[in-house]
Amino acid sequence: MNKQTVLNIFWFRRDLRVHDNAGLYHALKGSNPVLCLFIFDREILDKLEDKDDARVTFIYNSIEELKEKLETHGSSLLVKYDKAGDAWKEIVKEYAIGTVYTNHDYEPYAAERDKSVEHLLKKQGIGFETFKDQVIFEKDEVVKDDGLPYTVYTPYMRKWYQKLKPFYLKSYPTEKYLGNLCQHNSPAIPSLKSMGFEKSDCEFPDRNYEQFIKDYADKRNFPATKGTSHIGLHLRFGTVSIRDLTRKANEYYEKTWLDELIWREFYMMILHHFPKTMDHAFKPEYDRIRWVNDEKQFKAWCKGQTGYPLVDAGMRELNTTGFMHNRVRMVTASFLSKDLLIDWRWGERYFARKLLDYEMASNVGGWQWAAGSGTDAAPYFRIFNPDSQAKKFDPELVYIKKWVPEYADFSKYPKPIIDHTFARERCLKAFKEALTK
DNA sequence: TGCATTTTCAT
DNA sequence: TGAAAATGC
Repeated sequence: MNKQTVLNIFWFRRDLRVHDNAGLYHALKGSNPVLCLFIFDREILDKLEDKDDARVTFIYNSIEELKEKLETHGSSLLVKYDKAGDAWKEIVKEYAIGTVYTNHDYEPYAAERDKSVEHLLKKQGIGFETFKDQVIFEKDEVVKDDGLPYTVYTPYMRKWYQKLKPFYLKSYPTEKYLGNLCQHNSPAIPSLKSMGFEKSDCEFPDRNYEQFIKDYADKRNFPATKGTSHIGLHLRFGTVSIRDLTRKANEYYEKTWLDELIWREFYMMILHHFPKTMDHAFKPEYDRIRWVNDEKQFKAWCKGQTGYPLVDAGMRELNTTGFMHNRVRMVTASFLSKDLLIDWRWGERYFARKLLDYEMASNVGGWQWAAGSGTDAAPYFRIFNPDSQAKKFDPELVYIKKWVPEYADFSKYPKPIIDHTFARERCLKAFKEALTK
C-alpha cells in the first residue's frame, strides 16, 4: 500500500460482522477509503489460562470469515498480533491515516485501552471516532429524571421501554457502501499456533434464534429442554446484531426475552458507572463478610463433585460445553457463596475462564445478585435449597442424569460435601454478623 | 427468581 | 387434617 494514500481505518473488536455495524457504517460514509483491522490483543490473550480456550477459536473463525467477506469486495482485513498499544505504534508508521473508527467497548480494561490509543493517535493528528453498537441504550441514555444512573432494575427497565422507538432498532445499511473499502492485499492471519493456542474442537451454537425467542417464556426455567438460544456467545463477539435481535423479540412481543436483553444493558450501565464493582461489593458492607474459602470445597465445586446433583450437573455442563443454563447458574452461584461461604469473586473468575458467553458486566452482576451484595440483590436470607430447586425445575431428572449419570446408582454418587440445613444457618449467621456491625 | 415455620380457614 | 396464606430470617 502506497504510504501517500490517506486511509480511514475501521477497528473491529467485539463486533465481528459487516452487517449492521455502526462504526463500520460511519467509516464507509467517510471521505477516505477504508482499511479494516483486527488486533489479537496480547494484553487479553496472555492472561487466558487454557491453551485450547474455545473463545479464541471462535474469534479466529469469525476473523477468517470476515476476511473472506471483505476479499469478495476487493479489500481485505489487516490482522495484528500484539499488545493493542504496540500494534497501533506500528500501524501509524505503516499507513497514512485520516481517521480511525471503532465501536464503544465498555469494560474497564477496554475503556483504558481506548483512552490511551486515542491519545496516541491524537498526537499524530489522527482522528478517533467511536460509536454505540453493541447495545440499544448505553451508559447515560437511560437515567433517572435527575440525571443520575439507576441502581435498581425495575425502574430502569420501565424507562428503557419508554425510550424505545423504532429508530433505535434500525439496521445500519453497511452493504450499500462496501465499495468504499480500500483495495488491499493483507498478509495472512497469524496462525493460532503462533499465538500459543490450539484449535478447540468445541461446537459453536448457530445464529438462528427466532424459534428460541418465541418459546423462551415457557421453557427458560427448565434446564433439560432446549429452551435457551445460546445467543450470548454471538452477542459477546458481535456476530449477531443487537438491533436485529431486539427488533425480532419486539415483533414477537416476547417481553420475557427482551427483559433479559435489558438486564444485559442494565449491568453494562452499572459496570460503566461503578467500575469498582468488578471486584468489590456494590453494597460495601458486604465486603465485610468473613468467607470460609475452603480450597478443597472450591475444587469440588469446580469439578462438579459437591454431592448436590443439580449443582454438579451445572458445573459439568459448564466444564464440558462452556455453557450453563441460567437457572442453574443461579443455583451453583448461591451454593458457592452461601452454602460454602466461598467469596463470590472466586466463582466469578471461574465462570470467566469457562463461559463462552462470558461478559464481565453480566457475570459480575449475576454473582453479586446471588451473593446478595449487588443491585436488586436477593436479600441475604434468600438461600436456594439445591434439592428443592432440582425438584422444581428438573423433576424428571433429565438434566441431572445427562450430566451426572452416576446419580442413577445411589452407591456411586458421593455424599454432599456440606449439609444444607447446617450451611443455611451458618450463612445467615455470617451475613448477619457482617451486616449489623 | 427462597425457605421453613406458623397461622388461618374450609371441610 | 391439610391446603393456602402469612410471617420472619
